[in-house]
Amino acid sequence: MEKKKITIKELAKILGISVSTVSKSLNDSYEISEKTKLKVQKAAKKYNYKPNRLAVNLKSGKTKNIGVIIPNILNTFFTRVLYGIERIAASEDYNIITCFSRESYQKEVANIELLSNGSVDGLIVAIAEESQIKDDFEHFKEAKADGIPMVMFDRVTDAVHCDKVVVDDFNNAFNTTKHLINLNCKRIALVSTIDLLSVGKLRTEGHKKAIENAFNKYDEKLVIKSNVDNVLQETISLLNNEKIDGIFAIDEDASLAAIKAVKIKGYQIPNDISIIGYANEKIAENLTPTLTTVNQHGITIGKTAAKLLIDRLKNEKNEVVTKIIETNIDQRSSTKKLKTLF
Amino acid sequence: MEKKKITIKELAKILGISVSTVSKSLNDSYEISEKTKLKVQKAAKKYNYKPNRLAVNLKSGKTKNIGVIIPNILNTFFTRVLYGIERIAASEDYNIITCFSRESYQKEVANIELLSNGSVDGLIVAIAEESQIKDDFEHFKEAKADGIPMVMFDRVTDAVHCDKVVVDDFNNAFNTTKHLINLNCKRIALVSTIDLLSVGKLRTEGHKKAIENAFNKYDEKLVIKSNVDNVLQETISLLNNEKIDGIFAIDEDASLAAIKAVKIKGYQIPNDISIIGYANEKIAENLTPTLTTVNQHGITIGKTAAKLLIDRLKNEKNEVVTKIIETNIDQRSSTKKLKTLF
DNA sequence: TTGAAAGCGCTAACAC
DNA sequence: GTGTTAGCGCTTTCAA
Repeated sequence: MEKKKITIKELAKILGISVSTVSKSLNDSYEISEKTKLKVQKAAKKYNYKPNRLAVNLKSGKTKNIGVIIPNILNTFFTRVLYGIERIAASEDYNIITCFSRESYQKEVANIELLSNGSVDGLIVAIAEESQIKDDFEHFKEAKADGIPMVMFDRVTDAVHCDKVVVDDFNNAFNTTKHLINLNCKRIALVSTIDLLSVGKLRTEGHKKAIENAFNKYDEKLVIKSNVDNVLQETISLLNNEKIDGIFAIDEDASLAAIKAVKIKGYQIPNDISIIGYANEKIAENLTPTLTTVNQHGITIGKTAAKLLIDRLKNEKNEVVTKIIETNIDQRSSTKKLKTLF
Repeated sequence: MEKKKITIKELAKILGISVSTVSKSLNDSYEISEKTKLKVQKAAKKYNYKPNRLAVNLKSGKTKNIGVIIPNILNTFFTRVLYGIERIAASEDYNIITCFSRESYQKEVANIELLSNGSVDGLIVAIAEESQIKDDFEHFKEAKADGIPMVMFDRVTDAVHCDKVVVDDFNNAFNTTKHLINLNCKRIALVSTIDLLSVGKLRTEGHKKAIENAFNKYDEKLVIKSNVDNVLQETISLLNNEKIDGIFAIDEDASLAAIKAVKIKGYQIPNDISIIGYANEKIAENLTPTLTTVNQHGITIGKTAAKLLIDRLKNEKNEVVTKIIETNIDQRSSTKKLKTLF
């Protein structure tokens, strides 16, 4: 039942020829006669020979593995990115080794440590929340210094000099808020549970600029910087205190909370309040009403990151690039042009 | 900038001592004097030495990697399982190498092929839909024959003799339907988009038995075996033709379609029709009304599978086990006890 | 307490 | 066309 794995050496002994002949035959070398090749390949099949990847890798100095470090696999955005990465990786015969930092600085350091021990040829990373808060990216720099190519996506930092794939969060948020303004919204709230992340800050800034551009003033009272546990309550409070006709929720939890809060207060979406949020399609399409969202194109981000990395693995190019992925607004039923009095 | 990775040999040369002394010092061997150890360890830190994992693995014959093959990472059930696996793996210092079969037989064979080349110490797998349809599991048997420990979860087969982690789909479905019956539902439909999967068949059978037990007859007309693209339309048709007061939707797509169909037909949930479905929490809680679901405990399944595998990796035990994970019904607003005329 | 050398499984330069 | 051998980076036995 438990056939042991057979090695080239054993195969050679069985066939009464040398290891190198076996190796070359298996690799279809031009040096070997067709007859021998055939004999060897037949035997290999018979004994179910498979080259030991570890040995091949050690020899070649390559692993054909890509390390991916993701803050939270339960977040569908990241799973979509992962999906994209895998599509490209698989097509180029790379395996992916996935680690989850669970937003922890410690875990992230450990992950990097582990993967840079020669387990992978390169790294694709989104920075953990805690690392962003601590503003500590030394572990990434070390990995880079060790000569491990790295591409960062979504959660990136200027502190590390490497390829990056990002969304233009500032401008997207700017445009999204402008979209709401064009719908004739006058009092637009922003709801966030990710203000500790760079992307959260950027989106908030973009929103701010759009508001200032349009109305020449920016009311901090309409901006909720909260967390998963409190966001619903805080949004309800806002609705209690202020007249609102538009909400821009800049992450999934904020979006879900915003909808709930508006319903609880008995307002109509989109007749009283238009909402644009962030959420994956399956959720957005099954909410009532369906939610107009900013589509982040996670799969595209993943594919782009993987391409970038594999490209770098293949060619020794030097210029570092930052790719910006375009987003767009997926129009659904939570937004509507308000009648304006003129 | 690009420090090359330093090896034991180089370290030895720098220090003017032998490789073996360096190796032993690094591994804190009792054979080496404290003084030398200290010297070596200091130098190792200075030159940022890290053992080459490939070499260590080749030497030890272990990889400390667990291979995971998942049919579809975009399915939240599987991402939850993956999360559970990673939690345990990380705590035991195992890396996970994740492959996606994307429900394809071909891809699954390739994945197995790849991973059983010595990349991993063991495998955790859920079978691809296509393989289940083809009823072809030879690739798993080969991997087993190669001596690679394997645990299957959720999508399993009797054809392969290995550890398994499953949910008792038959009995759960039986109990779920009974739950609907206890709510006084008399005409209960079943909606499925996974009839090609073993789990789908089991759930359908469990449902059938519950219906037969209660009513002494089973109406095939109330059973929709469809696919993602057509399920909504077929459910609407059913609602057009039959009087229904309960729906058991045995997968996420079916659940979403069932709710939509009922709403489109203008029936009230749960007043006219009670629905129990399968969906992850985030979705279930944000539907209108919130959806009563069968909770599959994906994370627990993942954790259990990982524990089983690591256990087997550590101890050379022989008996194969099948762990059954208990499910439960998460009560939400899509079900309600109907008033009964008596 | 330290070092030389073999060997994990494989490839490839170089001999024959 | 085939074989010998060195070596990838590491651990470990055995000798010094």
